[in-house]
Amino acid sequence: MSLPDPMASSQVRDAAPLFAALGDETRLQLLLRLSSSGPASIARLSAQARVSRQAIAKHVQVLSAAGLVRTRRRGRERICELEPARLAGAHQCLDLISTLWDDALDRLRSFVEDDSQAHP
Amino acid sequence: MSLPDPMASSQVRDAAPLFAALGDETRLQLLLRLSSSGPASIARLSAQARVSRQAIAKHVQVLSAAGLVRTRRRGRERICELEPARLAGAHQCLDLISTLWDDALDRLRSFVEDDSQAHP
DNA sequence: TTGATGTGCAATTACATGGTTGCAGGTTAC
DNA sequence: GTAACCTGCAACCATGTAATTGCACATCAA
Repeated sequence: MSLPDPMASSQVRDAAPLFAALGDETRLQLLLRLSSSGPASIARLSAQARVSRQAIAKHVQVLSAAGLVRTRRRGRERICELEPARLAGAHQCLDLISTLWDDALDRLRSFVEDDSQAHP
Repeated sequence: MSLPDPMASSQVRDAAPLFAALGDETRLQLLLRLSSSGPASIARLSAQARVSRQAIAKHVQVLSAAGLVRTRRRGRERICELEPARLAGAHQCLDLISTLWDDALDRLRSFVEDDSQAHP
């Protein structure tokens, strides 16, 4: 039995923190909000959230650290917006996982077939 | 400014725990392992891992709770394998997010264009 | 200038998470 | 039966995380 492909392994290492950043409902809601309504300040984002402004600010920091959003100061506000470059990268990671699993299904299927032929 | 689409909102609520389960390198490695080499017991999985057997067992439990893997007893062993049904669901969630972000990019682009026309 | 607004920092709390060890119990092989 | 093996449970520890509150500082608008 072989170890996992080191290529896929390194891609997976990169993907883990990204998924971790996505693995929170509040953060997903923030991304949804930024997707549907465009850039917004921390205050604006927290106005419609159930948690405090500071909680939102922390979540934005997490998303920013994951490279999913970009922030910039505009006067006294901090404007948050989706990071296009990272979006492409995220998309790529998601596709990788999807493909991986599709392949897994195929292999599983043929494995079962081979197995049933090997042990009739 | 409108609140996020409640339909997408509920899908996002479902997706969060899934991403959370994916947001750990060890668990991604496990999925990779199960994808490339098919079903395996806890002991077999932990033999190639850097952490203890119990750690692996816990990770398997998390993946199982997220519906990503299925486990069954075979004698004294517990066999883990990918859960095909959930794979399809996961794929769907991933596509949703991808599409969402692509749309967001488009909207962002047209928003910028509209904005530059509105304020010449 | 003054007040309202928006943000940042620090401390705190509560809880989840990843990891460990030790031990008991079920299962297989000899 | 006995020994080796696989798993499950429980306790425990360290760390990380989500969220809060309070306060200080910057900025805009009147």
